[in-house]
Amino acid sequence: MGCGMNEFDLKLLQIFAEIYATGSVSRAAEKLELSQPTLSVGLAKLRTRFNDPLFVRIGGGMRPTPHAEALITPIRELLRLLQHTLSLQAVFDPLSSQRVFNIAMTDISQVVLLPQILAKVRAEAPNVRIETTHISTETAAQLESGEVDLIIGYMPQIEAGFYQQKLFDDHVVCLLRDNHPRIDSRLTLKRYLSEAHLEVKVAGSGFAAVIRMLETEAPLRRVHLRIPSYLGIGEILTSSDLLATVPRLLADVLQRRNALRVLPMPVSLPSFTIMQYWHARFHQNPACRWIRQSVAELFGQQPVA
DNA sequence: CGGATTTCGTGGGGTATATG
DNA sequence: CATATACCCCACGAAATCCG
Repeated sequence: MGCGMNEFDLKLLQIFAEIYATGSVSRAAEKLELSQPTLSVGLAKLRTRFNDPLFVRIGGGMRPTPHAEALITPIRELLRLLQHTLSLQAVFDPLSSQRVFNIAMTDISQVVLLPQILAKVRAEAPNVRIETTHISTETAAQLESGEVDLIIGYMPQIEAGFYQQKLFDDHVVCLLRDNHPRIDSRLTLKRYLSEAHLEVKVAGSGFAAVIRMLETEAPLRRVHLRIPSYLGIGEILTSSDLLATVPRLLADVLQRRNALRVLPMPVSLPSFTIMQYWHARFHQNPACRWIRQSVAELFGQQPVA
């Protein structure tokens, strides 16, 4: 292969931008999901093509040379433009697409929403794949970069610059075992407070705000078990007398599979709205529009039965 | 003779390892 | 410890070869 510019590999531009961003060949490799030597070789090619070392080791990191500094802005422009152009031209065909959609959601949504999303996607787009990630502090940045296509959840703290669409309202209920020794179909505040509670503490969830409100409404609640995930609470509740305060949607699903009872809360708490969020950059992207449309059709407005 | 299949060369990417 | 090099493997495209 010759050295003409007409044979320039676009991937090298990504490598350049990522090394610049991370200041490290190894970390850039991780980000691009390539091996470190691959980036090292890529960097070597860039060096010969541009006739400049581009990055030099200073202390712990790879610092850009003046020439690299001059290149980074136009290269970023190019990548951005390229990505934008390609996404605009792409027509999304569900039947043939092999796209991977990355959706950020809570573990609650994984239990109550994901199965329906998966079923619909499998039916309409057999080769499309779904990956989910947990909502974290990085999720907003991932939404902007395109690593995550969609967030589904309750995130009142999300900043401006993101599109959002309401899906449905939900509220908290009390979940406890069937045949609870002290509670039948009625739950008074006094009873609620006198029982031991299970609390799930999920960082970064908007639902945490509702739980904090509960703390002001029912400050004397005794939390005997605190766990970081909703994953096993069905088992725990059926084998204990603990009370859990959870979204109604989750309660319904768990009740179907376990000997559990759902009771209305003895104090009134605000309902919350499950939304989907996406970034302006992907507002027009046909593939993203399709997945958003699918989610909206499944969960829009109507509470899920 | 033409289309299909095999072979061969090239390049990208990986692992192991040297090197600074 | 992070980057660079050596070496190997695999995928892909083009040329060569094989049949109906």
